[in-house]
Amino acid sequence: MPELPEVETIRRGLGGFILGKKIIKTQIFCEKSFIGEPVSGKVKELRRKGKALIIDVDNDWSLMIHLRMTGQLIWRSSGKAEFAGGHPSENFVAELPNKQTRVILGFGDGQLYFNDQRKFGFIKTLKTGELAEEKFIKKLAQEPWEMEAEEFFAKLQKKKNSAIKAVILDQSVVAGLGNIYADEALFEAGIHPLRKAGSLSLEEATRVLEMAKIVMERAIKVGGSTIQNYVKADGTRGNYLDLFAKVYHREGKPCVKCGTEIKKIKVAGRGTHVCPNCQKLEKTND
DNA sequence: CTAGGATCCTGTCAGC
DNA sequence: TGCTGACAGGATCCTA
Repeated sequence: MPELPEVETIRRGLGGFILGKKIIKTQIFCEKSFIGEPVSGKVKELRRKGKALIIDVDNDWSLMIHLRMTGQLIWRSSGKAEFAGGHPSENFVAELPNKQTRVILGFGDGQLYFNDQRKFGFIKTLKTGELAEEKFIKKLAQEPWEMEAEEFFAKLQKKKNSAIKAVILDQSVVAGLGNIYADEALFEAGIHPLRKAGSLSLEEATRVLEMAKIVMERAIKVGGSTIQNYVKADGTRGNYLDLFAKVYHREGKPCVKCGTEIKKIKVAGRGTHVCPNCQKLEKTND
């Protein structure tokens, strides 16, 4: 689940709790969730590269965390969860640790829980200097904010026969988009997800890139699927998607722009939401 | 090289 | 109730 906005929200939120504090203990409950040797040291910086969160420790080691589909990070202190982000589920408020807890990083005054239902996510330790060569980081493209429209357009030509949605999900084309924001960006840009990447004009490609920025900025502003939901007194998670999603998970509901029923289709093996009127596959005469 | 599908894993939900 | 298959906010590997 967690896409760029969720990871950014975690980066900003978690910093207040762990910056300057020392990791003193690592408990691993699932071998495949932790790659490399445990590290100890003081947290120097929290960074983000695409959907990867990076924790730099003061002895030149770093922890790279990728939440993939179902990862969550929860900071707990004095027996109470104070911050949670990542995959939104009822586990935000469950007992800790629970059966989905894969790793616990112990600090002097609290613990950072890495929960992950499907075990696709991981924490990986490596020397800070080797991060740039790490496989995932190395192939990562720039984020929409850093990329010129011409460069994006050129990349679309290289994958001209693929569906535009599949292409913008490719982290080596543009970093940060996942299934939700890809659908939202294409809707805002008025581009059908099945359009061949090579069929987009420069103007259309520019619009997609621009909307990717706007959609993710909007999500960061409402805090992704994180603490706001978690701290609600009744313990429910709320539906943060309602705050900004216009097509995602809205199949059968009216389009917010034209009232046409939102359809759900399959593109590149992923559930995809589209307004058949605002996002036309075939060109029509205006 | 590209494009598409299978795959990693656990859990939930719809339909019988 | 119990079973089955489909599906899930990601990315990589394998095949053609």
